[in-house]
Parts: sequence; structure tokens; C-alpha cells
Amino acid sequence: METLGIGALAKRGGVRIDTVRYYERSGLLAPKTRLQSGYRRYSEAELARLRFIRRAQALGFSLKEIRELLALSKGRDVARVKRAAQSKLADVEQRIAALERMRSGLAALIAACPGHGEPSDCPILRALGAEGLEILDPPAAPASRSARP
Amino acid sequence: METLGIGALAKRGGVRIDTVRYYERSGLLAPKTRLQSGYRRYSEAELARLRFIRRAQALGFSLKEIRELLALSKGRDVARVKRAAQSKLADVEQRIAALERMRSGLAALIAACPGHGEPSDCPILRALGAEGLEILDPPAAPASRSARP
DNA sequence: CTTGACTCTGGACCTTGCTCCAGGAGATAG
DNA sequence: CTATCTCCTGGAGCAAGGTCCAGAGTCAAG
Repeated sequence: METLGIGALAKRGGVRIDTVRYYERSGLLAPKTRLQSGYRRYSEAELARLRFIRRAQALGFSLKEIRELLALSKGRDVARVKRAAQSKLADVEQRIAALERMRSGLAALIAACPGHGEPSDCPILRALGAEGLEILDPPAAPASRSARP
Repeated sequence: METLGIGALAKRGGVRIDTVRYYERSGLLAPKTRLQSGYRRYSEAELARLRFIRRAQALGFSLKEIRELLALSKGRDVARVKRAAQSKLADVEQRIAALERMRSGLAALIAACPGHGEPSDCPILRALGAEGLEILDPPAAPASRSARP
């Protein structure tokens, strides 16, 4: 079976070698085996895992959250796994909703801006000025973790 | 006219006092005036600005990006302001699209998971296992900043 | 006036997520 | 056998975004 050295893994995963070792230190990605010399050896499964890590990260998950996601695969409690996935989903949906609010706010400002003329006629500038900032994000979620966490 | 001390501003903005000072150092939020003693004094406008910063941040904008957004209000070139807003909009839309891909991936896994029984019957565990991780994020965007930035 | 709450400055320290050495040893081609 | 890679470990350094602290001055109420 094909195995990869750390360099090949890093290249195919689109990260630096140091990043692979960093992920290992962080408990995210262990080599399948080691040579007697200590050299790390990886299989395609580790490559898939590495790619998963990168994609999840690109979607805004922290390494800690990714560790949790990956830890699910060790679990034997299917119900718990499902619940964890559902909570991640809720998380993603909240982010989407918040971004959609900002999107419509921005779109409205852009549509209303003539793109020329007096700064005082530009709704974008007026919105950024002082009041009216709520346009970009109407009061929706109650301020969570406010003062002391 | 009502003015606020830094403590009141921080409280109403849902941040720590040090954070307010940090934002000031970072060029995001200056006090309206200072007392002879050096005490900072803020008005409602600064409170609105602080809240805007927090909301934008919650939506995934970095302080640097927020600084750019806020800098628009200083601009006199309406066309440029409009273009900047449009590029932020495109940004937001990309984030939404990425999150929506993850959302449907997660939703599909959850729907297919019985929530009980053998771990080997759980598609979530199988997807996290090795192959099939693409379910969570089909190859779409070409890997940007891969090796050297 | 005294007390207690508030604020000031400047700088150290923390967490995340990498990134880069240094010094030394294993692997591989010619 | 000898270059020339590649890899090893351990630790330092970096940027972002805060957070905390010391020592000292200020404000407001009683």
C-alpha cells in the first residue's frame, strides 16, 4: 500500500510541513506509523483527514471545533454523534442568517447610492456616519457573552 | 448633551474597558473629547460605532476590514465608496455560499443517520471516517493561497 | 474633607494558528 | 562512498485580538 512522507502529504494537502506537525501536536492528525528512524508515514486516510481539516477551517471552524467534529468518529454512541452534528448545523445556520442580514443591508445601501454627486447624497456614507448603523444589522440576537465570560 | 465615560461606554457596548482602549490604539474608535484630566468622553455616536464594530466582527470581519469599512465615511469619492461596498458585498456572498455548502452537507448526513443502532450504519461516522469527506464540501473553489502566500 | 469608584498610561502576557530556525541524522542517486 | 534530499526534535517568533496589572491621579457623594 502506498504511503506518504510528511512532505508529500503536506504538498497534496496544500499545507506546509510545519503545519502538519503542528496539527499532530494539536491532536488533529497522527501519522499512520513511523519508520524505525522516526520518519512519519501517512496513508490516503490521513490525507483525507487533512483535507477535511482544511475545508472545515475555511468554513470558519476553529481547530478546537474540528477536533470535536473528528472526535465523533471515535464515538460509539450514535445518538450523541447525531446531536453533535445537529448542533454544528444550527451553528452554521446562525452564521448564515447573520451574514444574510448584512447582505441585505449592504445591498440596500448600494442600490440607493447614485455612485456620483455629493457625499451627502450617498446613503452608504450617511449610514456609516453615526446613527442608522443598525441598517447593517438590525437588533436580533440578544447580546450573549457580554461582560465576564 | 449626555456624554459617557469609558466605563459606561464599554458596558453599553458589551465590551471590556481595555477593549475600548485597544480599539482606540487600533484607530477604530476615538473619544469625542477628553477632559482636562485626560478622561475620555464619548457620545451616542461613538456608542453606535462601537456596536457596529462588534456586529461586523461577529460576522467575521477582521478589525482591519472594519477599519476600512469605517474609513469609507471619511471618503469624498462617492464612486469609490460604492465600489468598496460592492466588494464587501461580494465577500459576504462568498462566505454565505461556503456556509451553505456545509449546511447542506451536514443536513444530508443528519437526515440519513438513524440516530441509533450500529455505528457502522451511521453515515456521519462513515463520512468522518476516511473517504467521503467531500460530502461536507465538494471540490468547488480552487485552493487559493496554498503554499507560499 | 474623606472615601470609594473610576480612569490614566505603559507595558507585560495570553491564545490561536501557524512559521521558521538550528543541529543532527536517515534516505537515495550516481 | 558521497552528495543531496528529506526528515527529526525542540524551541523561538509572529500577527491578531484581547486582557491584566501597577502606580498614580480624578470624581462624586456624604
